[in-house]
Amino acid sequence: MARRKVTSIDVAREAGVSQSAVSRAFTPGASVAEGTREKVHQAAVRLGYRPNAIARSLITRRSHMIGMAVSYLDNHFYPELVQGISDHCQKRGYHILLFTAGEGDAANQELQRALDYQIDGLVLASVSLSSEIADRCHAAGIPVVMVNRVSDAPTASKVTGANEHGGRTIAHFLAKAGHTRIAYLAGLEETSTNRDRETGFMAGLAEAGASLHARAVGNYSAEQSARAATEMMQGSAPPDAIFCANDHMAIAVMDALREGLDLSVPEDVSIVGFDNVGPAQWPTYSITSFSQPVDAMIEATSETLFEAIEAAVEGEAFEAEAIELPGKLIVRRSSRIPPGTGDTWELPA
Amino acid sequence: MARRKVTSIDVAREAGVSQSAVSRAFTPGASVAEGTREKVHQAAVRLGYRPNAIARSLITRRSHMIGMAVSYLDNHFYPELVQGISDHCQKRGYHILLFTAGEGDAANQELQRALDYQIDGLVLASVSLSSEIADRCHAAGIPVVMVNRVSDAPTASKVTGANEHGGRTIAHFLAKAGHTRIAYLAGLEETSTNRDRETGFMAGLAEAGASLHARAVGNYSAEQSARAATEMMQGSAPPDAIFCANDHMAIAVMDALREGLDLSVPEDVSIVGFDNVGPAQWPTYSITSFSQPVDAMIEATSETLFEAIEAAVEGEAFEAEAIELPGKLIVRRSSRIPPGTGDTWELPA
DNA sequence: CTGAAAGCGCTTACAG
DNA sequence: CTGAAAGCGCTTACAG
Repeated sequence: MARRKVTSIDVAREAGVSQSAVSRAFTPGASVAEGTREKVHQAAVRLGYRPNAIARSLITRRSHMIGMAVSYLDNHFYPELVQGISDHCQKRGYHILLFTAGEGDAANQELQRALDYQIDGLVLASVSLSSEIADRCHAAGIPVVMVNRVSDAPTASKVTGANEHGGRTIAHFLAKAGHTRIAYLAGLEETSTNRDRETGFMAGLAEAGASLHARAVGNYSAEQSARAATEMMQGSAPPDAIFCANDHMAIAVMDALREGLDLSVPEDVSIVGFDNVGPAQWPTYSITSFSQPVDAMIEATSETLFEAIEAAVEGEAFEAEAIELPGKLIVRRSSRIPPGTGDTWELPA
Repeated sequence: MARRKVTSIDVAREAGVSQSAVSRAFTPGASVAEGTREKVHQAAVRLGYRPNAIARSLITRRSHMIGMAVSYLDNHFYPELVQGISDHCQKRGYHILLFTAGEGDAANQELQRALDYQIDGLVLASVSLSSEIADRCHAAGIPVVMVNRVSDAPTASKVTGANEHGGRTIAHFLAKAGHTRIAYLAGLEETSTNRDRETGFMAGLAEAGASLHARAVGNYSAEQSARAATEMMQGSAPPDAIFCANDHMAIAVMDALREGLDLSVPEDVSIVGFDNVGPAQWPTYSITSFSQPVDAMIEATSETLFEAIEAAVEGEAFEAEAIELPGKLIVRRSSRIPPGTGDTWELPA
C-alpha cells in the first residue's frame, strides 16, 4: 500500500530532461522551449504526475490558501457568503481552508492553527478577532478581512452592511407607520452587528420622538428568539412592533407568534428583520427587512483581500480598509406600512 | 515588509539547543527532557514561533487536510453537513479544504486540485465523482467518502439515507391517505438521490395498486420547482398529491401554490418532501417529510473517513463501505393523513 | 535524552 | 533554453 508518489524526478527521467525542466514546464511563463514543455507534459500524463502543491508552497512561501472562519452556518446569510467567496477564490487559483468556530477561546485557537498552515489571507465571517491574532497576522504580512462582524483591530479590513443606518431607518419606518409600543429583539450582545443596529435604532426612535417600549435578547438563536418573543407578547403590555436584529430571528419569531400564540402578523404585531436573506423573501414569511447586499459584500471582500495579498507579494504595505455597503429597507407584508409606501422605504433626507 | 518568519532554527539559537530539539519539543510523544521542552517553549513564545504546518506536511506526508466538495449550499442540508463534518475534523486536528463546484467538468478540475494539495481524505457532498478521479485517489491511498450522493466508483465509501425505502414509504402513505392523482417532482435527473427516491416511489405505487398521475422536473432548484408545480396545478388534470424529491423543492412548491395560486395545502393538494431539513419543520411549512439523519450521517462520514485514514497510515488496505442510515416519515400538516396516524408513519411489515 | 545529517518535492538564481 | 545546486522549514533514523 505504500505507493510511492510520482515526483518531478520520475517525470524528468521519463522525459529525458532535468528535474528543473519539469518544474519549468509546469510553471506558467517560465522559460522553456515549447518542445520541452510538450515532452514533459506527455511524460507527466503517462506517469500520472501532478506537482505537489505543498512542496511548491514551501519554497514559494505562498500557499494559495485563504483561511475562512465562520460560526453560524445555520443563519442562511453565511453559507451564501462562504459559497460566494470560495467561488471568487477558486477563480483566482486560491482555496478556502475552513474553520468552524464559536466565539472566544476555541475560536482563537483555531485561528492560530490557520496561521500555522501559512494561509495567504484570512476572512472572518461572524467571528471577531482577538487583537493578539490580528497582530500576529499583521506581523506575518497576512491580510485580514472581517465581513459582517467587526472588531477594533486597526490592521484588519472590514466589510459590512449599513447596520447603523439600517437600524435608524427601521425606527423611523415603524414610528411613521403609527406604532406606539416598539420593541427590540437583540442578537448576541457582544457582536458589532447587534451593537450598531441597536445604536442606530435607538437614535432613530429618539429622532422620531418615540421611545423603546421593550427589549429582549434572542442571541441570534432561533430557539431563544421564539421564547423571548412569546414572553413579550404574553406580558401585560405586549409590543405592537418588534425589530429583530436579523432575519434568522425574525423567522423564528413569526413562527412562534403565528403558530404558537395564534397571532396575526402584522395585524397583531409588526415584525421587521435585517439581512434580507432568502427565507425572508419566501411568500409565507414575506418579511420587511433591511437588506445587506450579499453579492456586493462577497465582491468587496474578495477584492480587498486580493489587493492586499498582491501588495504583500510586491512587498508593499497594504492599508486596512473599512467598506460599508449600502442597503435598503425592503417593505413586505410582515409589517404595517405607512400610507403611500412602495417596495422600499427610505429615510426622508 | 519582508519580515522573515521565525523558524525552528531561530528558536534553537534562542533556547541554546539544537534545531532537532525544537522540533521534538513540539512533537507530542517525542523523546525530550521536560526541562528542554520547557526551555524551548519559552523561547518560542518570546520569539512568537509556531511550527510551519506546510513544512511538516511535506516531510511527514500527511497534510491533516480533508478535501470537501459541495455544490448546493443553498439547500440547507449541506451547510449542516459541512459544519458537522468540519467540527469533527477539527476535533481530531484536521481541517477542511473547501471546494465549491458544480457538476461535471469544472467540478472534476477542482477535485484534481484538491489532490495536488495532498489532502489526507476527501468528502464529497452533493457532488459525484468521475471514476478517473476516484482511481487517482485510490492509487494515491486517499480515502474517499461520498455523502448523500453516490456514484458507482467501487473504491469510494458511501453514506446515504434510506432513499429508496423512503420513496416507497411515501408512495404507500399517499395511497393509503386516499390520493388518486399522485405526482412526482423530480430533482436533478442524473443524481443518485433522485434516482433512488424515484425508483422506490414507483415501486411503492405499483405495490399499492396506484400509478403515477404526472411527473415534472424541478432539478433541485427552487425557481424551477415553483414553475413546474404551478404548471402542474394549472393543467387540466391537477394532481391531488405531489412528492417533491427534497424539502428544498417542497418549500418552493408550497410557496408557489399558496401564494401564487391561492391554493390550500393539504386541502387542494398534499405536499411531501424528503430530508426533514430545518425549514420543513418550521410551523409555517410543517412539511411531511422522510427524514435523513444529518447527525448520524455526519458521524458515519467522519468515522468511515478516519478509520480509512488510519488504515492508510498503518499501510493497511481499507475497504470501501456503503452505509445506509435509516430514516422515517415524519407526518406533519402539509399532507392529508390516513386515519389513526401518529407523528410518524411506517410501512406495514 | 541529544545533535548532526539526510531528505520531503519542489522553485529559482546562476552559469553556460 | 537548460542543468546542477542550493534551499524552503521541518521530521526522523542514526549514533552517541
